[in-house]
Amino acid sequence: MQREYRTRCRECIMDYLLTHSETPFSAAALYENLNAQGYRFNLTTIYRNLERLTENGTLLRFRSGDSWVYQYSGPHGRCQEHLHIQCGKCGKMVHLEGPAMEHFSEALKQEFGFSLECGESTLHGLCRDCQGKQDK
Amino acid sequence: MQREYRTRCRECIMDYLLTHSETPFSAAALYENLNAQGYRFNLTTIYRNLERLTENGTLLRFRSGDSWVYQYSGPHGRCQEHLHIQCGKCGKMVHLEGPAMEHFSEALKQEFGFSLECGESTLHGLCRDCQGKQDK
DNA sequence: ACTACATTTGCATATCATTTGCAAATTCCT
DNA sequence: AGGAATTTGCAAATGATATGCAAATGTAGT
Repeated sequence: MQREYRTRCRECIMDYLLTHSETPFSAAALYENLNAQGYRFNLTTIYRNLERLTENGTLLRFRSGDSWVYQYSGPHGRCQEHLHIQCGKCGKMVHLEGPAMEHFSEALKQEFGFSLECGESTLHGLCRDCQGKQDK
Repeated sequence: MQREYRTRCRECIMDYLLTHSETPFSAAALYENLNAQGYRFNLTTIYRNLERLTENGTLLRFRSGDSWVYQYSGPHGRCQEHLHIQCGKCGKMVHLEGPAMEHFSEALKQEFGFSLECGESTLHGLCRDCQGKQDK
């Protein structure tokens, strides 16, 4: 068995994913967004659904400071196959794809013996826009 | 002013760092190690000292699952300047240095506009030894 | 539409890593 | 030794996330 039920909460979450596409978000942020739309789901429920979506590959999940951040991985979880880098200032996340990245992955293997797990690894840095800015 | 006092606890931690060199460890692990040696420091104190050492660059700190992991960065914090990759199975950490890495960092900048912050970014993967192994 | 049952939800409460407030202890300087 | 500045230990607070369980909801078969 082990069916999957189509519930109000799940519909809302899918809706959110489709409209916010590949922008990363936290459980709390999703909770508040739905809340602002008038949906009173319990945070626990949000967590349980995010967990399920992460397990089935719909979402990508990584650490940011001391909480998890989720990101829609597209219908076929394509985000498992490349690295991401996130801006420490504005939070923008960029998908690292292309020959330079292939080359990097190859070098890791050849030189250091490591096979990279992209889904587990997120780089941090400063994006072009934020590099000039002063404040912390 | 803002002096620094040489306390028993701090001596023990430095001792630990010097003997365990660049192996990553958690606050709890350090606590237990010292405890096993007969030192009854409070976990809070351990945390406070790890925080201080992280701030002054002696330690490197990154997330592993839902806790922080620390690593001695050498007397002059040299680990801030290159990436690390950690094996998801055995925990081994490798320092990624050399031309291939320089090249990668350059590519990030040129192609994606990101300046990498190595201290904040740890990659994950499987090391050569663990790639063959079965179990989880 | 109605039932029978599996899956989800909400709520209260637990857990776990880390932090904070504050008084007592330790360290440094003279 | 004496006194000020810094650290420590302890208890309790936090904040993110997880769990147990009864009530609510979804689904398939009638």
